[in-house]
Amino acid sequence: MAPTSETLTAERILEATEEVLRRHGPAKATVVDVARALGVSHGSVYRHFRTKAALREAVTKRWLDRTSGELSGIAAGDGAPEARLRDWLAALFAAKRRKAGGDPELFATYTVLTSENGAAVGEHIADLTSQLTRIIRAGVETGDFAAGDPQATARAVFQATGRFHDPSHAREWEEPGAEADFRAVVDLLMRGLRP
Amino acid sequence: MAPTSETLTAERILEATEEVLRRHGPAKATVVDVARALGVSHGSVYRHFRTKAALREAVTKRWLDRTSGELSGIAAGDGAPEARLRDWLAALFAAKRRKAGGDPELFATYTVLTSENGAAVGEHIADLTSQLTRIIRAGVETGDFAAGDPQATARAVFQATGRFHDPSHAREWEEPGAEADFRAVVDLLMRGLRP
DNA sequence: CAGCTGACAGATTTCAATATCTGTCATTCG
DNA sequence: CGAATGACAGATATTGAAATCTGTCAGCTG
Repeated sequence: MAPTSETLTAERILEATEEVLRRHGPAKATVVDVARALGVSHGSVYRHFRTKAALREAVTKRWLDRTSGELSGIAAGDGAPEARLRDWLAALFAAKRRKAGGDPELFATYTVLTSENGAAVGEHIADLTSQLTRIIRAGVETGDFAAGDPQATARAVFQATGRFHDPSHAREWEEPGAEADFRAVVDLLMRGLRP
Repeated sequence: MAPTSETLTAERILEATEEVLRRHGPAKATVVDVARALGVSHGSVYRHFRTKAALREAVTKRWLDRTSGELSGIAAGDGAPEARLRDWLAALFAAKRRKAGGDPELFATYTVLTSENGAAVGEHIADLTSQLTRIIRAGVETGDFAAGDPQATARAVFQATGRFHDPSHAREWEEPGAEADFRAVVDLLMRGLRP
């Protein structure tokens, strides 16, 4: 909050924007607020981001990237593909659920941001799907999975588990049977992947 | 629209309400509009429905019941369970897609109504899931499917295909690869169901 | 007298005036 | 001279007063 007198960088603006979004929510967070938090005029912010939309998009990308970063470790692991796939899906569900349940207001804020920003979300989904493809391809190589087209299969697995990672279903993640439902879907998919 | 002088029945009120919703949309459709369409005072409407919310719920139920009625024929059929399941899922996807694509405004109206009305939607989903259970149970009996708990499996199949029937994904139903995505998910699930 | 009406209170929505915000750019500052 | 400022025009959001709506009910009507 202290108007540090370091040089103004895109990075610092993004941090301030996240803070402003956290405090004011997506509807009331303004560029003027961000500039005020940094102790500069709002004109300076426009030197680093052409529009408010671009600023919000950059914040959204950062947030999505943090999530996919958490999972890439599992995808790159070297355990049995079947276990790796289960772990990856469970980690994805757990991460989303933690974010949604832990700070519902912030999660709602980012839900608004992602819905503003189809492109960034598309890239994020492409990233996650490619992590999944990597796991499935590994399984095909070891003979644990049968999949004619690993990429299409990864897409199908991602879509079939959508209820457990798509933010539009966040309400349902805290319902009693959620965990059991998740396991049932994953079990069915794992059976479908076996040769 | 003609203020028919038949006796005022719940049925006629529901029809008029659907018409008013179709014309004005969910935000601007008022009980006064419905009464005007029927040529009665709004007080008369309240004789048949305790509140505006109850009236909207009844309209929602009717709409949902029409959809599940379309599918019950397939679920009750006597063909091979595997084909029946594919047909049922395809019919569900086709029906939803037809409704969403054919009259987007009306679909948006009903999307608002369903989101207002968790209970009615819950019953509708329970109905659809029980149709699915029936098909899966038949498959278990003929040996076409392996499912320890047909009801839980039906739930899993329904949830895994959510992207292709849940209204919150309606936007995606008209995208290029939608049909292929649907087939990929269904294929994977069918493989998972085999003994 | 069963069903309908319309006036009413309180809640909600609309609308237009006012304030704030976004994005630009000529000017200032270091 | 490059980075930052702040005044400005047009767009968007806020506000509060006026209009409309919801739900009730005493009384009217056939």
